[in-house]
Amino acid sequence: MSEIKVVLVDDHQIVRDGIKALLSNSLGIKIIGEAQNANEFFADLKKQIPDVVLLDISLPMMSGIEISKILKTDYPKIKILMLSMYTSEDFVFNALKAGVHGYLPKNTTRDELVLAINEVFKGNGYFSKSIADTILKSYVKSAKFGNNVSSDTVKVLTNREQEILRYVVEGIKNPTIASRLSISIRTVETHKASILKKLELKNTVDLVKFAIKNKIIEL
Amino acid sequence: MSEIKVVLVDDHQIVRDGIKALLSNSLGIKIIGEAQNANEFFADLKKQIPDVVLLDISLPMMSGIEISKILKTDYPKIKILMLSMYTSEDFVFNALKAGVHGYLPKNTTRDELVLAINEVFKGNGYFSKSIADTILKSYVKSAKFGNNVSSDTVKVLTNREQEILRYVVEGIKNPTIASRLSISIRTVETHKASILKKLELKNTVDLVKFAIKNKIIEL
DNA sequence: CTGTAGTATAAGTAAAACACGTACTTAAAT
DNA sequence: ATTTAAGTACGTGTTTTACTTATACTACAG
Repeated sequence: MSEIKVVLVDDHQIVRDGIKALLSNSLGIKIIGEAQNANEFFADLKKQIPDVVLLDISLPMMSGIEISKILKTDYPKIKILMLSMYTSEDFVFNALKAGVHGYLPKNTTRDELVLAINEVFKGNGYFSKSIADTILKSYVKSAKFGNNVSSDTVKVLTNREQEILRYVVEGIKNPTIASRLSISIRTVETHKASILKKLELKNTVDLVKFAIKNKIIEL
Repeated sequence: MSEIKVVLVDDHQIVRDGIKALLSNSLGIKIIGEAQNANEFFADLKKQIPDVVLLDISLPMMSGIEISKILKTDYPKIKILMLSMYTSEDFVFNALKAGVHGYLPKNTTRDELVLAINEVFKGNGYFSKSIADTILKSYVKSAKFGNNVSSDTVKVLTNREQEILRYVVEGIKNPTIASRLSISIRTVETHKASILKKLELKNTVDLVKFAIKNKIIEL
């Protein structure tokens, strides 16, 4: 099997040198190029195509995220291994959304870096322990709290009000509601007004958001 | 430090015996009770409170998920370690939603079981490698595909239309939008109408739902 | 038995949203 | 070069909604 061709993209000379040193005597991995920013990198891509790009997330001009998005469409075969000082959920999520294949913190070890390069080259995902932990925590959090605001709040509404609310958030207009329930439009409006007041909301838009939060309607 | 008191809940004698055997000579862990189903378990709870409950996910009468939910409200201090033959996303997600502290497949090793019991006892989460992989994959998938229908669907809208849309779904009224953007109310209305037409929606309520689905606004 | 709180009902007026038609600009398409 | 389409922008007339105020009925506590 031939060597994995890697390109380094980082705006700090020291970081690039550090990575080169780390990978200097790794069999099967060859650094065929390096770039300080997106421009240099894309220029280089016209001459040679790497298998894997080690991409810093924070770069001047164009971020690693932006670069990833472009790579996904223009060079879908290139695997992206994101390197970042940050392991916060936001960064990781955006990187994943941009389609990176792996994500490592910069304080990674030589062995993990080599392993990660090999894994993403093979088409697998690779996420370091701390990144995986971040993802896990976020997943657990969203599973636990994400949805069940509970329907206690709705209970301050009278039955009639809840009924009206259901119609309103289905997008049914007041006149239609009125004829369906055989009451005056004015009455529907009054109920709606009390609902808004009780729930401390301003308008129908808020009402829809409230209804979704409280699982009165599905998206 | 005193021993961790554990209760086993599984409807199969063999499984319970297996676990007991696995944990028989583990220092610091003591099995203080076992149950075949929810009724037995809750009856036992009135006599003694364990630190950790090893809970099978599939039980007759009441599932492990249901039991977990009750435990979370009635005995919030008890840590729940779910045991399951299934590692599919759906099971894991529902278990997490029900508030379990850890999740292990039944083919786990003695060492991992002991580790997991200790971790959840300490208040940490514990998820076996395969479960963690399941979660990771799901997270990666949702990051990649789940959410950004927006970038595609919203793009049929012109910049101006997207701008108007953002205002509308924030609950800002047309006259306000008009003055903010220094255009006529009619113009705002026209844009809104084109948005509805392009997105094949009927009214503002639908627009809000669309915006939430496509992450234009947060709940 | 009577006052009060909660609910359901409704009308009048002001404000907002909607439907429809028109017009100017720009950028492809022919 | 001219047509076509898309984006942006307004005005008029009608419908719908928001806001305010008001009445009737019920249940329940004093």
